[in-house]
Amino acid sequence: MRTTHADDRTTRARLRDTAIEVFARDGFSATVRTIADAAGVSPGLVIHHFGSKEKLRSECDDHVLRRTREVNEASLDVGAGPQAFGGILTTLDTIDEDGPRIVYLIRSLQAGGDMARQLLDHLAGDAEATFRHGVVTGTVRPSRDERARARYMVAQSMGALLVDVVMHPPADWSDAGSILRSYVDRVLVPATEVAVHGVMADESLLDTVLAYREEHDAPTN
Amino acid sequence: MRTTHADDRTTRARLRDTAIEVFARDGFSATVRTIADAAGVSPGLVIHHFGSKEKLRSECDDHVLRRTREVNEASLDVGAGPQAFGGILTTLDTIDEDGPRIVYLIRSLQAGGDMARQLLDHLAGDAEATFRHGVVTGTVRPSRDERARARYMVAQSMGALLVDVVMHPPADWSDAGSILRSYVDRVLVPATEVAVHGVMADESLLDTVLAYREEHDAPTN
DNA sequence: GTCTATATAATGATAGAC
DNA sequence: GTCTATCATTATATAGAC
Repeated sequence: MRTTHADDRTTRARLRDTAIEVFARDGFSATVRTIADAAGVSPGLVIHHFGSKEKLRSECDDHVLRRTREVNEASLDVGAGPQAFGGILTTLDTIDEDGPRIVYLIRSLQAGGDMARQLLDHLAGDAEATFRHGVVTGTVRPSRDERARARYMVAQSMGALLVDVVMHPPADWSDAGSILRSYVDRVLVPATEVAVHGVMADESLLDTVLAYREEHDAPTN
Repeated sequence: MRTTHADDRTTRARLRDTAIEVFARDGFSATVRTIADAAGVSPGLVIHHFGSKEKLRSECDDHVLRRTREVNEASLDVGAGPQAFGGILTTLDTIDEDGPRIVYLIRSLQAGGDMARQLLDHLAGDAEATFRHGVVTGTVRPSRDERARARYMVAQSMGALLVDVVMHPPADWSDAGSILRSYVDRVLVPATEVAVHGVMADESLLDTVLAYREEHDAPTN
């Protein structure tokens, strides 16, 4: 923000967007050289603009996170049904314009780190709000611990996507639409079944677990 | 297997076990030097035994996978209740003897690759068998697609663990027991709630999704 | 079997010309 | 702003002595 030349910003932004694409395509072990090649510039220029690879990565993180927050905020009003999939169904509509961003998010979740944690916190907050609203409306079952459930559901749905990607490695990491569509195709029915009915027919299991917890550890409340 | 000296095996095994520990503790980017240091030998010796870092990694994979299959097979008879957690509750009993193996598995799942895929296939097969049995017994609800549900449940439960580790990074990756215990502590109640009752109170959601699928794509059956 | 050099390759980062 | 060297570091892997 302290750069003297006004043209800087445009180049920085272009470089940053290219970096996001390459990170999404090749993973975070992608080299500065690869990014520079993809942008049609020299490796030195990339470092010249961002100081280091780490700072470049950090700027990609910030940008992706910021845009994701914007998009999520905009789509929060829309549908309350598909949130069991972490907003994937909503995402599929706009997938073509910012596919790299979505894949970048997947890779961040997989790689861990601070940015992933912030993203998850954000998603968990949204989920909790949505669930609480659903409980009031009557579409969602109440939970003994709304906060814990929301976090668990986010972990479950995001995690299922991560593991699915391991089970079925995308032939082309550049095609976010294809990745998400094939995932939804595989899980839509079982996920809905489980979300609506659960898996266990024996309801006493819940009592068993609650009793187990009561005696092994002090309850969180 | 074509080594001339009989003593080789002991050293190889010791080196391999050390590598598993270091990979578990530091991740797969751990260097040959670190592994050699941990084993109290020179980096050259490690390469001398395994040919390359990649082959060492491969041997660690094979060993961990083989032992995991053995353990799972042995514990399949025991309890049918906790399988929603991917056998974690069963695992917690023997956690002290082979903690590194468990953490190695987590890191493999996170890193992806062939070994993770084999592991997931194996888990999915076990889960499907357990679920089918549960359906007959009456403890598990039937599904429209048992195979897809089993795979989804494995992805969900393993993935939830992966994401939880990102949300709450372990202070000490060497302490598998602590990692798993804190995870179970966080999710036991919400996971059981969801497994028993599901989340959605509105049962019509399932019909909506099934109808959606009917018109957007040919059913898998 | 094991160690001590050392070769080799890749990568992030710097310096200075243009 | 951008490029062309070039450096410094790090890691795997090799070679040969013991």
